[in-house]
Amino acid sequence: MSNITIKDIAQYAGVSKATVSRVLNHPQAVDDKTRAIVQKVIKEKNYRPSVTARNLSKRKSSTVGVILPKVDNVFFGEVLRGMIHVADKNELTVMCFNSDDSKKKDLQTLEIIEDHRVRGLIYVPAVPYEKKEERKALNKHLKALDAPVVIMDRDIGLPVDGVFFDDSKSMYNATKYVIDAGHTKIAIINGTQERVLARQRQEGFSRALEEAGITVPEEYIMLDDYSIQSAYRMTKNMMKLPVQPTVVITCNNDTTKGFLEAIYEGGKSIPKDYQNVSLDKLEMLNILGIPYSYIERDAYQMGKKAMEQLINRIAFPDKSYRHIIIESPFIKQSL
DNA sequence: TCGCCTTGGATTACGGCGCT
DNA sequence: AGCGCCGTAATCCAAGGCGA
Repeated sequence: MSNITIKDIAQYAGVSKATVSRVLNHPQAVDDKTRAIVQKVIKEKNYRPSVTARNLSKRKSSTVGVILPKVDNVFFGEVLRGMIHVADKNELTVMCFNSDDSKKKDLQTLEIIEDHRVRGLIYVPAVPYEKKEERKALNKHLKALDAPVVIMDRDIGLPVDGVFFDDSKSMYNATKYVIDAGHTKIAIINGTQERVLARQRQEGFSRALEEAGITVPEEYIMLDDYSIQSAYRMTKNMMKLPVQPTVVITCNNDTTKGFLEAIYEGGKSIPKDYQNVSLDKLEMLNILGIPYSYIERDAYQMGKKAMEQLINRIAFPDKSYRHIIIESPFIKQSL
């Protein structure tokens, strides 16, 4: 089943390849009659130009690379959907990779992407990229792409475009809501502090407490790797404390799940025994009608914005880089 | 083993033709 | 001479074939 090429169409229509190409790309430059014939043949033969050949000829690729840390996380699923929506409209193809949040895989993936000569890259860095040499190596890889890069979700301080949520602010707001509702025994499950996002979230949390003159016991601050398992384990420990918190703030989908698993296993529930404030909506809780409050991050929007920013950068490579900050509202269901 | 075609499919600069 | 229309040929890059 050999593919139909522009040459075939030219032959059938009795014109040259150039004319077929013009019908496709500059129709006004072709006589009405000729154009009609060519278009008819194109339709009959169901011809579509080869993207590879077009890329070769135009010296530019039409694929953009995307590296996500965890594609099985619904948050990044939504992000990807937003990206593809915008890419489709701009005749770009998304080539998506999963890094499993590993720096090693990150760098390997960047090489593969380089081999593919992509037009641009949207990149969610694995965490954490704190060491200077690591960031240097990373930057070298990004430069080697010779294509614009948009960093997403995690600001690791590189001078490139980026799209982020205002995690510090939204966590501050959420904590303030909790305090205003009269709570003082507030616990948090967050990531370890070498992670940029975890730091920002912790900062917002602490600031709100400080402003209200509230101090919480050290044991209420539970920091680990954002996984279900660690959240589960830390919650189990928390439940042994003599004085229990009234609110637990969980800083991502998985920590919310781990937290819920632990308390339900212990015969406790929300919102009866603990209130829960979650960063990100957990669809299942809404479906089950279990009241919790959450910071609603619009992941779809983030994906869209990142792709738009990349396309913009492709069009205007020389403008100075820009960071887009997306605000995320607090949805109050209990407290 | 080394350089030198050729191949794949599309785009486009350039120039030729016929006509006013 | 200038314009509209169209064809020729060069070009993009990587990989494979070929002769030296």
